[in-house]
Amino acid sequence: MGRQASYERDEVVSKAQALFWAKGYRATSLKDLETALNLRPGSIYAAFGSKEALFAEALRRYAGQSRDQVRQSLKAAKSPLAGLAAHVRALGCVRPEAAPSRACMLVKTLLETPDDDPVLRPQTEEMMQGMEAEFAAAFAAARAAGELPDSADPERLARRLQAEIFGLRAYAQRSDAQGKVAELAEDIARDLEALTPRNGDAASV
Amino acid sequence: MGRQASYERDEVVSKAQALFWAKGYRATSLKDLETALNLRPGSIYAAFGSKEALFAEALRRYAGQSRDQVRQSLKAAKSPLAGLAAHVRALGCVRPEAAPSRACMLVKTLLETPDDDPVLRPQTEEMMQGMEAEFAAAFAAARAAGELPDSADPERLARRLQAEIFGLRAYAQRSDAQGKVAELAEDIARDLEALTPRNGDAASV
DNA sequence: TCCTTTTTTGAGTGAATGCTCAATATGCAT
DNA sequence: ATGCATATTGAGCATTCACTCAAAAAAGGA
Repeated sequence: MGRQASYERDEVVSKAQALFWAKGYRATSLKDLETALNLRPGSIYAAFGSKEALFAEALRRYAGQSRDQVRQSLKAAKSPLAGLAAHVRALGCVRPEAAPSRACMLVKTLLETPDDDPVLRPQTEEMMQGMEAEFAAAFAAARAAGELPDSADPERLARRLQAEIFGLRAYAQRSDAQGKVAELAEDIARDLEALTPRNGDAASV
Repeated sequence: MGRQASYERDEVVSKAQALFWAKGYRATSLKDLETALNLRPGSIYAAFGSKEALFAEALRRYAGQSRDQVRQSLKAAKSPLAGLAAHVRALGCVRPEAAPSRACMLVKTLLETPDDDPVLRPQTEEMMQGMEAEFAAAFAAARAAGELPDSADPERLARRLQAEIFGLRAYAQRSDAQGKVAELAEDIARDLEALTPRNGDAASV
């Protein structure tokens, strides 16, 4: 009964995600959204309630996709550490025109959100914790598999990796970073792989 | 001749810097500035021309201070690498209430600026390049002093360090990062120090 | 076909935005 | 003191902001 919506909700959220990711929350106006989503303000508010709620849903979508990408890298790789390294290398190869932004949407949101924001800030930090937990689980698996020494601290390594990825992707936002991002990612990936202790004594390059 | 301004320009820019650093460019309104600077809009526009120009001047001030801090760390340390490590450790110890924001103002600006912004974007990237060059010079000095192998690439190391600092400080913006930031900085600093080749063969911890 | 239910429309809301400018106030040189 | 040059004031400008709501449109069930 009743009229059915003329759009697919997920498609709308996807478009909103792209816009918000590219421009940021504040810089994206409702006019921008109306155009990109091809919806009139009334429809947007009927479906999502507020600009903030639509952003929250878009951000949730983004975080889900990011987490899925990490899991996929891990699944496709021969070992947990190799999977994490592959993930980092993949981030270094994103072509600028392929994504709405080279920077991480979570970081962009974290940095543009007031410390006392009651909605967006907790949500953003929770999603970051989720990603960090994903990394920590991978490091723990690596340790269990003998890829890391028993003394390794998965949570500390996860924190470090997340910070490195934050940095890599913030750096990638520079328009003068074109060729250098892949090198940067390679450096990070190599350091990850170097966490595995050698059989013999150290024999560097 | 003529009336003299009732304020000190540098003091005004300093206050503007604190506000912009904390809230970001877009989120800082002219009302906010009028209050913080204790100036009426006419005075602000007479002195700076536009909100954007005032922000640009505040950002320049910020970048100058950042560069000075690095130089001071380098000068106070026994060696270039030790100086860089000390700088990183200092960043990890910034108390949240001591600064307007835990994140880097340059990164915040980079991430909130449209790719095609004709004013703020080039200025931000140029200042980032300046910092990177500062790091590169330190790494080059380290290599010359035998702290780094001859094969080390100062510019690549500088890029990596800058990305790590970007990441460290973005991570530090999380309100749930309280105690962990110092650990993170310590990890980064140790990796810096580990770039120096040992005399004997490798004998890890 | 008509009725009910839901969606869509888009002009319009009050508030906030960055900014202007004529009027006024103030300091310096004479 | 007087005149000039500059600084300060603050009401108010046009525009944009996120958002609302009554009316119209469209789908399914009877």
